[in-house]
Amino acid sequence: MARPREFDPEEAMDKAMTLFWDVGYEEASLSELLAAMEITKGSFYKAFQDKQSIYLASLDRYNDNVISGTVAYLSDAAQGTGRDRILGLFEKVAQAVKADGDRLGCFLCNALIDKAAEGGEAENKLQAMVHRLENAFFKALSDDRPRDDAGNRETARGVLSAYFGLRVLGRAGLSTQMAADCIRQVERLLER
Amino acid sequence: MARPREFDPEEAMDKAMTLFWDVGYEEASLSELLAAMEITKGSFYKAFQDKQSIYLASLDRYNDNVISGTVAYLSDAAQGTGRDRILGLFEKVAQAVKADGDRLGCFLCNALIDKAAEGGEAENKLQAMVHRLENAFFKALSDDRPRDDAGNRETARGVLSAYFGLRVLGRAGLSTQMAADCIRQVERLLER
DNA sequence: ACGATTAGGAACCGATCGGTACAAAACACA
DNA sequence: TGTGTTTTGTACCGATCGGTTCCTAATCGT
Repeated sequence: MARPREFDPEEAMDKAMTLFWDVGYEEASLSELLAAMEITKGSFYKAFQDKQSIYLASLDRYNDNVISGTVAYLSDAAQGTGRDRILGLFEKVAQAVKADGDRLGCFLCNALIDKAAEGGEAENKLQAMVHRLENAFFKALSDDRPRDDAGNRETARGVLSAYFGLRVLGRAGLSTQMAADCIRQVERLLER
Repeated sequence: MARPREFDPEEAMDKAMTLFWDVGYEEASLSELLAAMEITKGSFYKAFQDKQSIYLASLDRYNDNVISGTVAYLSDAAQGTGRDRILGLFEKVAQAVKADGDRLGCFLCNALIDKAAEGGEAENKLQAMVHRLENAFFKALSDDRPRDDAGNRETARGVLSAYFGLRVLGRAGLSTQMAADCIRQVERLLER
């Protein structure tokens, strides 16, 4: 061993992820990245390969931390019925939109729109995350109504698109009332 | 008068709009813009002020052409009931996603995610477009059920978020089946 | 105490960014 | 056929882009 690094790579990655999350790939310049991560170029290129690969790593990190958390919440029976959990998630999203002045939204949703993803490795990662979310909704629905696979799959997809829709509207700065209305409509999807 | 211009400003604007639509503000470099518009720098800066203002003009153009078309379709009684028109719109979106290899999606939706919009004039334009869409859904619903303003407003917002959700999933490259499932869920929102 | 080894930081790289200046080219009008 | 006016293309601008080089600073094992 020799000189130890002066920064926490995990922390730095988190800062990088948040910046990509906030402004997307292109808009996050290397200098902004360095400022956010509080390291200099030397350390950056030593610890991470380049901008592209730290972006991919950020996607993985989001998958491992945020998406996994959401999936866990959706399948946590302690949170109530499947319906309760799904509505709870939407409630949390609405809260986040209301509280979060910066309107981060959902990294997955943002990255899907961000053209930087297209074609390469990123696209596969994103599609995998979309499927994880869809399946999490599906399983939550199946907990309540175990025998209706076809119906639950359909509903899961409807809920998924409502989820992304709410995220988009969040970036538009939707009102509390509008968020509440959107959630009421999700409730109707869960009815029957 | 003197030397006439050799390009059609309307056509050039259309090309610019399509590029912004496709890749967003930052990712559309000036040289890509010039290539797409098939003009050179001199003409560009003479005819349009700068990159920022042609972007704003692109948003206006999208509003005037595409959004207006959508709004007109949603309020065209010749297309059937309000329900028919809304489902028809979703059907068209699904078709576009299936056909369109480039997966343009919806400029409004993309721009909402694109951080370039934030804070300035663009944000107002985007919010105005969101409201136009919401109101168009609302009116279509009101044609079928004239007395339920509160319910229609709520449903309109749910449909709006489903619309954006479908657009996001479109960028993710959703399957025909998935699009069909999403639309079936919109049908359920329109029920009752 | 002393190499070996690694991190940190600054100088530097060519390329490209958005934007300007200006001269040559192409028209209208006289 | 000038002459004035506008468009067009090109050369150029400083700034910044992502990335590399390389020297110095710091800490290890011995």
